[in-house]
Amino acid sequence: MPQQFWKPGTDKPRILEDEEGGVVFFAPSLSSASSSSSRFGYASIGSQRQRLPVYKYRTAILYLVETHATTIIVGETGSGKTTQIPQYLKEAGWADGGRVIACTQPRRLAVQSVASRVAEEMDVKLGEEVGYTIRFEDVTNPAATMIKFLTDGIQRRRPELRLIISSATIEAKSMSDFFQTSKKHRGPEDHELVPRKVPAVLSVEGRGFNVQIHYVVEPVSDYVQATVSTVLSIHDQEPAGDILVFLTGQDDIDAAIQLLAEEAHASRKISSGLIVLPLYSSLPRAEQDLVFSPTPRGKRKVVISTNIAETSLTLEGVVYVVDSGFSKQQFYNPISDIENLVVAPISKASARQRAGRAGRVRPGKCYRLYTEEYFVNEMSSVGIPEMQRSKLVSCVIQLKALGIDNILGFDWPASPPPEAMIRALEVLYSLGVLDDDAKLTSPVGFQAAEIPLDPMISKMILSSNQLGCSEEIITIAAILSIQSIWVSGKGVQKELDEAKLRFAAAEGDHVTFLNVYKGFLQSGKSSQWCHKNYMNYQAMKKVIEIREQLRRTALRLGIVLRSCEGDILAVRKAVTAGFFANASRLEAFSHNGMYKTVRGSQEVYIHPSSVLFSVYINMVDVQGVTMWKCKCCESTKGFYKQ
DNA sequence: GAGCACTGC
Repeated sequence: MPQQFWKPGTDKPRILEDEEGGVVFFAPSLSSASSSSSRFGYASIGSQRQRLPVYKYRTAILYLVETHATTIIVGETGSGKTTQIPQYLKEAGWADGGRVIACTQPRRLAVQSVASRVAEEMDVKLGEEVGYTIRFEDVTNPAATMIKFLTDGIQRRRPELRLIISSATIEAKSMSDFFQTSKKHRGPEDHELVPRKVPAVLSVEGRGFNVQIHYVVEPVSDYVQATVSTVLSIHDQEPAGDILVFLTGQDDIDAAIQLLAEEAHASRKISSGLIVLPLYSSLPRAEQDLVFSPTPRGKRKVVISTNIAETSLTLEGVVYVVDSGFSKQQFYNPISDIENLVVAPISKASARQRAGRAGRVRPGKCYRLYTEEYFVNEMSSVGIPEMQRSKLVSCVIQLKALGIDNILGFDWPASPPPEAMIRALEVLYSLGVLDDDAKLTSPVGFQAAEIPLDPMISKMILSSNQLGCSEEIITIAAILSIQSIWVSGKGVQKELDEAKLRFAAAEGDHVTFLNVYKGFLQSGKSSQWCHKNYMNYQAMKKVIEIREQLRRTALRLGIVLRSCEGDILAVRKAVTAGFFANASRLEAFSHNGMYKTVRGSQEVYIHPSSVLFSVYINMVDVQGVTMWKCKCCESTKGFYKQ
């Protein structure tokens, strides 16, 4: 057992029973707040740590963790829950005897920055007592690390394990119900040494300032137009402070910026002093960084952003938030096996998170472009869980690798649609990853589970071994794992298309990627070369990094790293071994390039980002060699460039 | 003529 920090009968925190949910709440025990700081030698940072809202709950948190298998902590941004709770646990002895306090974070960047922060607060070297592990980096020392931050990992089921879930937006009640009724927690009840199965729930206030919410009186028909009007009226009537606008995607954002420029120009009085900046993930790094530059005196910054500013990055200086009420969300249709991005209404949890972004520096205002009636009566309290709108192949393979065989009977916090589950099992079976009994096959299934990629890509890599083209396939896999190797196409569409043509191979995008990678290496991994060819240099560096990681994984799995030296047929065979389920046939007499999938006769089209989109559509025979002929000129393109 | 945001041994 860990070192006792609380002795029954001495300084017991006050317990409040929540009437509705029956979950246990603890009021802050203020008397204990001042007692423990001197025991730990972080004097310089100590007082700073004590000012965090979570500090008041230190004793309560430690008590809950000791007496409950699961503790759920709801705390807003800035409460200090992420940086402080692991330290409280360490101080209370939870990392003694070789144990490790593991703290998972949903983002790689968050893992790195939180780990550095905690190491700094504890005055230790990062990678020793405090470390972190993410996909491409392991900054820990197994002999010394007591607090370890990591991206979504896996923890074993053990009676002495304590699970702490902390979130700003979590729906504590449903999460609590899950852990209470979960089959995983069946076992002896109420033994003295056994922690309570009922999860404890604790709310910690944030450090944010009050945000005044404004709703529109009538529903708006055009949220881009409404956004622009709202921004201009804030600028006209409200005191200094930056504005953060939430729209759905690049199209919306570009349209809003243009409209804003036009309307601001029309009324010159208010046009001065506005710095309007877009923000979305595919924006080049240099342009993204502009949003972090301090606003010059007398100016007002307007950042028009996607959801990226809701959770992934934080802008200081924002006092006004304009919330369109929409975001783009991915949906998966298991019947057609197609993933779609659709503009959908956000949840109340999202709306609150967005509003909170206005209260980081001082009291702020949030302008919601929907009615209060809509917020109260129609907006759903939480969004549809990701599990219910995703492909499940990766998830199923991970569960199988954990030894959970009865996937259909698994108790999910949110059950995915049965069709999606069946589809995933079907695909994994066809890939040879699962056998007739839906168990992982040996070696393919176990090997595929070791590769952190979509199983279709994993299978492609595994197949490349016998085909003698693992070096090429690993390059392709690395490029498929990043969003895009090209620069964002808006405004330079023609130039980008021309650049793509310099590398285009008639075999399609995979082989084109090999041409690109070869060119990048030949340029000496030059950033100028990337710039000249409309390629994203940051993305190419990432490709090199992922490629190295995949090579190490492949070696561990016994794959021989070998180049096929231009035998592109081998590469195509490997790609097919992974992606045959997507095979499609061009419809006879199709005038618009419609294909139908072999498996389900699902209508599909070549994506506009593909090198095979529209440009090279006509196959011609030139002296026995099949060439692709350009639709708009007489040029032809050969196959893979030797 | 299209690209919300993320992750994984």
